Amino acid sequence: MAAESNVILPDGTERRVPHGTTGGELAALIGRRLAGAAVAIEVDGELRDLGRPLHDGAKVRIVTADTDEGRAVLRHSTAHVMAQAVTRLWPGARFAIGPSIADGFYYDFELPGGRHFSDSDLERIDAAMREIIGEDQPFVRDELSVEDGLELFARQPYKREIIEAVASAPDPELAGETGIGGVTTYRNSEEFVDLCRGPHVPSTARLGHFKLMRVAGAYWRGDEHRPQLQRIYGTAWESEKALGEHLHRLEEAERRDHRRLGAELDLFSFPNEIGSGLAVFHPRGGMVRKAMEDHARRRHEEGGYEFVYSPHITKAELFETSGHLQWYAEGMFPPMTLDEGQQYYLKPMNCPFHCLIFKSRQRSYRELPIRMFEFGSVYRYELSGVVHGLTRVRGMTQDDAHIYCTREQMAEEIQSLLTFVLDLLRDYGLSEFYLELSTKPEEKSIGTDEEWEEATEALRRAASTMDLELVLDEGGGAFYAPKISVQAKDAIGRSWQLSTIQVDFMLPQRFALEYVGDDNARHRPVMIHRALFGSVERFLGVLLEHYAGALPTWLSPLQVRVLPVRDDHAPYAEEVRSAFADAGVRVDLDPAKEPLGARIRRAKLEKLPYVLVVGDDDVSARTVGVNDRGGERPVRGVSLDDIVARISAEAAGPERSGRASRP
RNA sequence: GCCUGGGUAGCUCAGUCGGCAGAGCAACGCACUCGUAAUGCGUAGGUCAGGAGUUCGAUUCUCCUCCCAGGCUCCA
Repeated sequence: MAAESNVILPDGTERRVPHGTTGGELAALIGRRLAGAAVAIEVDGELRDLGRPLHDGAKVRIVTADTDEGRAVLRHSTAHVMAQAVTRLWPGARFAIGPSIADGFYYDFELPGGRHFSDSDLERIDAAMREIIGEDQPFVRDELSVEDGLELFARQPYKREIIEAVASAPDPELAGETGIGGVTTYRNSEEFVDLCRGPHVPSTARLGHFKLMRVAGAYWRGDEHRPQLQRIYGTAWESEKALGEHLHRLEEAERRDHRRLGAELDLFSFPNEIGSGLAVFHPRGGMVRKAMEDHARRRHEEGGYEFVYSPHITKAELFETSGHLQWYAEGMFPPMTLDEGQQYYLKPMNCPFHCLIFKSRQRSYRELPIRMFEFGSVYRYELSGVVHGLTRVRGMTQDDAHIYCTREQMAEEIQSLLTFVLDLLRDYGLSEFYLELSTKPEEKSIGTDEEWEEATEALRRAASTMDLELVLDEGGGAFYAPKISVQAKDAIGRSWQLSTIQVDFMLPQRFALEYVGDDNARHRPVMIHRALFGSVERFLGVLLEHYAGALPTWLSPLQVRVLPVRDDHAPYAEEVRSAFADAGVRVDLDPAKEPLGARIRRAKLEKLPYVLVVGDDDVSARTVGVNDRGGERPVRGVSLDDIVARISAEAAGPERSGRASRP
């Protein structure tokens, strides 16, 4: 047995260490600071505890707490401490799973006697956790056989289920909880041992920068037919500073919450009298919508779309034909029965209507592709627990279009559509995107595998030419079609699913759509579904959060406010106001009833793009003092003509697109 | 739909161990006429989400319903 081993460091250099040296000891040999920051070690590509000895020839990398991997270890270990705290406070509690997640961790519990956590329990759990951390308990790893594991967790049915599930069919999601091929456990003390693959920090003393966030219900293994467990979410970081920064980011997100901004800026509301998930748009919100819709209409006109309209209700038969009643009846408002038993439904989708427009007369290949666009209002019965501001509603307006084309045209259509989508989203100031390809769902689907394969391939090929990251969403498609969705990142790095593009062979079949080809035979068209905003309401919500309410000038409900310094400046202020109004700018005037500072403050809170102050100097020189939203200090003495020209250009919105308009 | 928490003036929130309901901002009125983020004074504003129960008495305690938030499930 050699007295020394070789380990290979990430930069390729080898280091001789005494045989049996552990990861933690290696870190200490390299440097004190590294040893202090280390939480785990990667050995030959696998994360391990610092306490495990290194073998000869091991390729190693010390994992420090301030990396994503390191934080995951901290969080997972903190979840164990939370579980231990819960056993202290509720002996006999059962444990399910407790993984690290983005920004934190959670652990699912079942308390004895069907008891539930309340918010105030979080404080007690927090206190018990800090005690355990203060006790400097080691995380001691052990490997057991499946039989011994089942024995050890005899009183933990969820743990036994995990062990049995992984033993029979390795499930990557659960394997993280137990290890593959056997059972690994971590013991902190006689009081607490948990099933876990690891790795963990060497001791609980290594933890402490955490905060328990909230209590929630969560179904065991995500299945609403299984027991509902009590989940506690927490966040944990490598330092008090990092924790503080995270909490600050949460506050920032709250400040940008579109529901708060919607009320503060008087854009929209959700009156209880109307019902959950049903918004009304106030004049200012209505103006923003109008600006969005006008712009979208212009772009679609340039893009060769034709405008169609369809009613909000229809006989049941239409959705029987489309298949929606079969698949989504639960998500639709219940029918109203009229005219001797005829059932009518509020529409959850626009596509069947567009199919009927296609079918209204015989179609020739010469007409294709036909691109029908509609701002279609749809109604979906969302469960009461899921409605959320403008992003998840029961009534919304889709910027919906359906393209009917030949199979040969399909690839090029998708390709140009993707360009069209991204150009449009860029008009709204979004610039970071990735694409997601959702494939055939395992359970709910219609059509043959060949058709699904062809449609999916067409989407995949188009997506791969876009020079954007493409993520696979296995089984995430709709029952009738695969889809590409465009995900956009907002100003604080959150991703939103916006546009979707679906290639659909099924609905043309169900509606028996046909066109006459150049061979004088009848053919079935392909249908492409697409919505770019998703819904106008939701997209407005996303934009509000992206811009923190400070919408670009062209989208702002009010673009300019004129403030006379004193009453006797009012005539000139009115002249300034009407100069902007004549130039098509949305402008108002706040008279000198209050001190200037108060009026400036109010305009700032309303997030107006431009506040123009006019006083003695301006009246004589025909100038204004310009206070723009981004600027630190006002600019005095700007010529009226110049500022009207500048702001009206900005207010007109994105340039007309350079793309050739299509027939 | 399920779990946890919540609903007091238009908004943000105090408060009531069961005994006439409070503040700031906003609104309205009067005065102030002012050069870049809050002028002063005054007035009005509430079925304490709704209903039932316990009680001499309920905004407060109990139950039910509605709504909201955060999760879970769902999301064509």
